[in-house]
Amino acid sequence: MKLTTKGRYAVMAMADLALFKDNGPTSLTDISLRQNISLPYLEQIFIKLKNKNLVKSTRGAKGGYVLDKSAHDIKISNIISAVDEEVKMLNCKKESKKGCNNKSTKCITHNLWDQLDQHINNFFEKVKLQDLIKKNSN
Amino acid sequence: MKLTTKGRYAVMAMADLALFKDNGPTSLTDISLRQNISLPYLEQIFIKLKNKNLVKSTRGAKGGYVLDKSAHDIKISNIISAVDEEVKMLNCKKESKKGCNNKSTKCITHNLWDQLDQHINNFFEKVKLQDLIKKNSN
DNA sequence: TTTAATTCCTACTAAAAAGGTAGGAATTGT
DNA sequence: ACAATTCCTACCTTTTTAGTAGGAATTAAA
Repeated sequence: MKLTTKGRYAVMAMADLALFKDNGPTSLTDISLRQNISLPYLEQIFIKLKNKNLVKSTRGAKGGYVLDKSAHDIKISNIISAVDEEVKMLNCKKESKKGCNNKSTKCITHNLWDQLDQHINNFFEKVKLQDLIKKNSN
Repeated sequence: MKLTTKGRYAVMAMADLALFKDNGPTSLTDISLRQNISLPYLEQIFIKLKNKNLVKSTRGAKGGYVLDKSAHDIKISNIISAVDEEVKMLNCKKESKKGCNNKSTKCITHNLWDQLDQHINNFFEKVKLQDLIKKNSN
């Protein structure tokens, strides 16, 4: 499964953005300090978030990033998949012609990983960015 | 989260063992050929499975491994945790005293990863080895 | 009693991924 | 003009993954 600090950092940074959205564009420097993430690493992450239209940028002094949609409309799965290729346990091929371990038609555990994948993706589909900042006080 | 080929291989090998349990001890050579996993790698995995009392070994010619319990009584979570330290997304500290990113008391996304962890662990708790070999024909 | 098949054990290693750093160009408010 | 920012490309260091190598100990069978 693809789910590393890059995905975690992306979710944290987006949550930070949502929390401070009333102050105009938020600079990565601010996020870096508040969330304790290296600035150049954040930059790479935000390029990807921008490419997927999750954030908008304004350059130059007083510039920064803002959410491109309401926090209600951003699913965690959107964020994760923007930065960490894919949430996927399975490295068996999807094609029905070829088998999983290039031997049998389908490896014994194929369905197991398939189901787990669905579980995880489901989880991330249901949670919105807004849910995170509401629950922050828990 | 800790879930790599080592965990996948372990589950596959245990399922293989369950499928062929009536033929006496199964050698790793057989499993290696059937499941397409390197033999020395399997050996390392089985040392761990044995330490956790999931399999029993008999040495020498005609030796091999057998399940130490019925396939009904072995949970996937048992297998995964035997070889892949732990299923855990969170690297925030559990201690309530210290914060997650050594700044705030708890990082914004703390609860999210905590819940995901529970989801995954739950999933692996519910599935038994026996379920895999029943569903193999799907 | 030799031999072949096996588990058991320790150490090493190659490749990939994770998690960055370095350096600078382009843009823009003050 | 200049300082703060995004944007961009390339590199790098560390850790983890996924093995390999080499052999010792054990045991069934010839």
